[in-house]
Amino acid sequence: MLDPIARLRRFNRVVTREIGALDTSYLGRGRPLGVARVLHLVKPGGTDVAELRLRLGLDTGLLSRILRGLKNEGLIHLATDPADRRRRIVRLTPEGQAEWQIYDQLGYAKAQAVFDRAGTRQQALIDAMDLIATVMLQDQVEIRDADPDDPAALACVGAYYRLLMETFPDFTPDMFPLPLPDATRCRPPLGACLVAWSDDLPVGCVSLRPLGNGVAEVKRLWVDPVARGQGLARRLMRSIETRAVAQGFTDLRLDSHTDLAPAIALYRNDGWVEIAPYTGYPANIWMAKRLRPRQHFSPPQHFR
Amino acid sequence: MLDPIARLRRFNRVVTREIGALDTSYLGRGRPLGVARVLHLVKPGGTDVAELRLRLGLDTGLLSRILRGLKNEGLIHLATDPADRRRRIVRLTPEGQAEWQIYDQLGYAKAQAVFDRAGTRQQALIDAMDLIATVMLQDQVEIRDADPDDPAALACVGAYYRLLMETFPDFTPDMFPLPLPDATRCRPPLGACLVAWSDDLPVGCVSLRPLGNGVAEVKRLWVDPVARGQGLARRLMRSIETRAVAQGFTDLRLDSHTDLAPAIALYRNDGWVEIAPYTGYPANIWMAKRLRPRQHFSPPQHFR
DNA sequence: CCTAATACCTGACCAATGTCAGCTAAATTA
DNA sequence: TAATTTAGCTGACATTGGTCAGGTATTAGG
Repeated sequence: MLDPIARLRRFNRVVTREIGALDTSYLGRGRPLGVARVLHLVKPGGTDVAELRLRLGLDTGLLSRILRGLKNEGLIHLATDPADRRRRIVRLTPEGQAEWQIYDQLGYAKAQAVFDRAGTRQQALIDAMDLIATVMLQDQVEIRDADPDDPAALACVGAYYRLLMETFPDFTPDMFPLPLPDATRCRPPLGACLVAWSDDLPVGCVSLRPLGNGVAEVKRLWVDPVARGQGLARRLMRSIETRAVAQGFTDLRLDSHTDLAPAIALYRNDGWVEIAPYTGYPANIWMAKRLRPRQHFSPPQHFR
Repeated sequence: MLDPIARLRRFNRVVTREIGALDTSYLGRGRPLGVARVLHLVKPGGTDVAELRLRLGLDTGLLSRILRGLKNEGLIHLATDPADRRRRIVRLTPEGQAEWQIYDQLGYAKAQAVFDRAGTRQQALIDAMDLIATVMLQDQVEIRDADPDDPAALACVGAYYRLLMETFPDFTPDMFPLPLPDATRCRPPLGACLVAWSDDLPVGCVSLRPLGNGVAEVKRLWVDPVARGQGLARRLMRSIETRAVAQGFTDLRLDSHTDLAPAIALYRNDGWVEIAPYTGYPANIWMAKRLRPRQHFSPPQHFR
């Protein structure tokens, strides 16, 4: 049992059993598992049928049948999507919401039991789970706009500040107020705030803040340790640059610290050049990048 | 998504999908998944039916049916266990072995693909998987006798030596020869070697070595980091003490180092007392425990 | 020796799941 | 406008996995 593959298989076996047990907690409500899972996947605002099918990997026929059953039970109702009237949106009725709550609590209790067993190693267990899930989802990380005051964005920024405080012992919590005092400037149309998502876990962020005169500043680039080594920082930088172009900026700035070597290397590699100081302590390196407006070229036909 | 429970659920969702994909790699050989899993769980030396049932959590009837099917396909044959003729042992026929190999390779390839995606974080991924599997199996850790030259025992001892070298920088690899020079003395009837198993991962060990005159020495107590915090070290110590009593020893000794504080605390707590040095460098603390022969008491009837 | 428990087999049954061809309605494209 | 594609529904069917009552052979306990 020294072989990694054998260990993955052990993980496999154990987790299949255990996760199965977590799932079967949904039983005992007189409904088969598949039905319960579908019901529990309907979001408060309603979910469209295609999304359910995608997330559960079900055949149209099967899902249709399940939905019909739930409808007959009076737990959901189906409405056509006004935007595309072929599509249908599933919504919970009040009775459906009550059932949903019950399933939610059942799952919660089971999950709690798993953590209880971990004893002192809860944090380690959570980290391990995040790592595995993130590795398995790594080609599905999505970068989306976020409000600077959104909990996910704040969680990222908070983690970033914690990282800074670990790296630079003379940084103190009061240097990092949350919520952000510059939230308004980091929100469109003035600036931007992007968050990278792995499923529903935020694993990275970056913000853009106007300095005036067509110049903007890139701030708070952060990638969760569980998501490192996948080029996510680069993706975030590219995204924020594209966004800056779209918002009409012509030049970018950033300040950083030479102790953060991998970040500096990334910037240089991406065309940033060192410039004279434009901020003070604690930064010790300042960089800039000239943006080129998007070129409207028409690719030859065979490029599609 | 800051909530641990939500993160467990994410893990859940992702792993179910991914592990499902790993499993379904067993399909495509014209056999349902359950059947393939059973076939692949049969060990080269043969596996008894009860073990299959236990590991897959199947009903007797279902497993029986599956085995009948495999037998009709000519992949296995069933023999009665000579030790207990109610039990039956499943063995692969040559054709069965060929099929087994194919499944093994399919699984191997899929597993390899998972690790490939992990890139530089393979070791972290393996550690995370071990941790999760071990937490989930924590009340199922079994302590069994092992031969000191068995690969599992050597793996544990090797990990123990690595731990020592990390803790004490002046220790060098040549101080720890493998295989063990004292293997014979650590093997019954002279001594003992115990290994703790979590499923098929060895997660701890301890050895017993005779010193003569009814005295034995406890050596190489080690618990894998993924299995710490569950009282496994104590279980190993208790097991080795029971074993020492059974083998007729009346006194135990051990040498250790005060830098290994938790271990020393454990020994003290378990009735070990400090004694005068009986070995030299690198030890700096020596302890002993007087064993009380097993008491043959008959519990009152209602104790069952 | 008799009784109880254990290990496994057998056949019957059922619910859940998956698959498929064919259908309607709406949207998209040419 | 007609043809094609997309989203979803329906009914029929097969397979799978799971359960159960009842059976045999063997072992364990008193």
